[in-house]
Amino acid sequence: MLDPVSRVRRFNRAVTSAVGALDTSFLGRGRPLGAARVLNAIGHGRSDVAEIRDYLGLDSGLMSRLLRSLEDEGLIETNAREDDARRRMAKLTRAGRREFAAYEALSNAQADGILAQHSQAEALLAAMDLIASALTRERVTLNEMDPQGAEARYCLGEYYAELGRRFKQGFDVSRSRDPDAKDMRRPRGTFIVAISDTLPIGCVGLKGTDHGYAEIKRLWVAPAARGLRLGRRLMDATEDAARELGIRLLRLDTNSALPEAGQLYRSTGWREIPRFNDDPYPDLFFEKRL
Amino acid sequence: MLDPVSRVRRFNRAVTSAVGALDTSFLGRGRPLGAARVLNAIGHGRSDVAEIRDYLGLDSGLMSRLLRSLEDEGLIETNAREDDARRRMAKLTRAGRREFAAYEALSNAQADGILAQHSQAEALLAAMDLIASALTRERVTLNEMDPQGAEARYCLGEYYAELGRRFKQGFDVSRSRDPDAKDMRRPRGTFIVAISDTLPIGCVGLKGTDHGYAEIKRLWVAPAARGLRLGRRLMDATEDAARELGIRLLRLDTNSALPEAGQLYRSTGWREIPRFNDDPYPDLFFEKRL
DNA sequence: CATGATGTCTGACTTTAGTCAGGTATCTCC
DNA sequence: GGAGATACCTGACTAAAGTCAGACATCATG
Repeated sequence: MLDPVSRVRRFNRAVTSAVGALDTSFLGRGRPLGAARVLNAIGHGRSDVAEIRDYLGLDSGLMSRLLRSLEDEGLIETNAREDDARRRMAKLTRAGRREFAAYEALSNAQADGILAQHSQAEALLAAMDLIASALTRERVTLNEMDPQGAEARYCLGEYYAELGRRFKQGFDVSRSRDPDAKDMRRPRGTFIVAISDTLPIGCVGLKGTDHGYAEIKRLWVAPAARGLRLGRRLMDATEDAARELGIRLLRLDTNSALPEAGQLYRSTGWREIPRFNDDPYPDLFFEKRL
Repeated sequence: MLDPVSRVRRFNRAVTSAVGALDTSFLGRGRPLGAARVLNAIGHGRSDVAEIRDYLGLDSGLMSRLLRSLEDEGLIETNAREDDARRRMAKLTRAGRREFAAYEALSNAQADGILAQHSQAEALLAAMDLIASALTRERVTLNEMDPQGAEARYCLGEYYAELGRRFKQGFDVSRSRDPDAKDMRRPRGTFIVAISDTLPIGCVGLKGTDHGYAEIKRLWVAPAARGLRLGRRLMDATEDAARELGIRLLRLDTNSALPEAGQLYRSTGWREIPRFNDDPYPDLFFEKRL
């Protein structure tokens, strides 16, 4: 009852029945699950028929029939794609949007129901984030994104909050050398966000300078995604981007209150060097030649 | 992407596909899922046909046919029950045990696969325990059990470990007034373990004394089960048991390093009283008249 | 513009899951 | 020992999901 595998299997049993309950509530709308799934895929923004078929793992004959049944119900309409008349696009009609909203309400109610039972919802959510990240690990994508976009701003907010918790003296961005967003856009640098199924779970910035090197800044991995070696993936991607931009020398600063970061740098070919800036927060400085 | 409901739904998507993958691997053994589920229920020790049917939510006709198909495969045999020849018992044949072991191996491999990907398996397991407890909350059973049985000993071990972490000076059972197991068995007292689908997640002892009162001891709730108001359920059950045993006065001691416990007692009718023993660990003492 | 590849659709089929109405043997209780 | 309840089984049925082959229009390419 206590070995790791039994604990995972207990977890499996628990979530299987919770997931089954959602399916049952979907059936309550009087439509087979297959059709409901297609409708929801379209509602969530997928419109290319082949893509939906692929996403849901359906045979093309079955897919075609499900689309027809949704069309007969007046919930969707399909059109040939303009650039390739063999392919079809599906979109919701007004009635379809209403029906999709009803499914969304069921999903939201189920999610709410789980949270409402629990007096420590934040702990429950953190556990769910952790598991979702672990299970979709291979589907985490690293994307170059605007350092001032919504995803980047979210990551940076979490990053600063965590520094505030971990530094004895707290952390105030305005006292740190806040890199100009321009320095983290191509061609001077870049900003990479790790996304797991819509949720940003990590980031890193590559900041161009005029001193013959570029700096790695703002490396952050969400607590829920720790243990997945995402930090290393982010660093690898940044180094690749730097090489691509013709950068030959990288530097970074960090703090000994973040031991896991220091360990990562040391184990991936970074060399400790003397202080190279006057930022008040860092006390460790590294360099790596590409 | 960041509101609680979206996070729950991201979690749902992640586990749905993981669960689906396990079903698919089960299908790889060339048997429909319905039959596989019945075989596994029997392998896990369920033998009464009506009980299995109930557990899996199957129609009696369907159940009968699934049993027949497993029998035709030579994996199970069924017999009338000795005390009631209408009812049937199913058990695995030698070939059935082999086949069951193969399914177990698939389940274990899936569980292992999830754990192996993660460099911080203990954090992942804790998150799974938390979620499994939250989802099966209404199925947590409170059972009077032997205070020296495996489940009780597990709970007490976790309890002592936690006190060790939370008391500044640590915790050494031998220095505390360790209640005699006899005092926590009927008719002098009792010991209650909360079980969630095989996993013990909380306990409490009622210890009889010869001083005109009984004591509540060893109230513990697993970290994974906090937020479910299990502490209160355990206390209610203990008070019920005490009343049943004719006990009119309850006392307990606790420590201000466990604020959530003190809060629970205060909010459920306990009154703070002066020290009534010389145990070195507690610094708070309560009493409740039933 | 002919050829082969691609994307979708249709018809014919199978498997799985599930429902429902009896039927039979057995049990409980008067 | 008979009446009614209970547990399981069987036959007949339906719905849903999925498979497969071939048809058809459209596209890319030489």
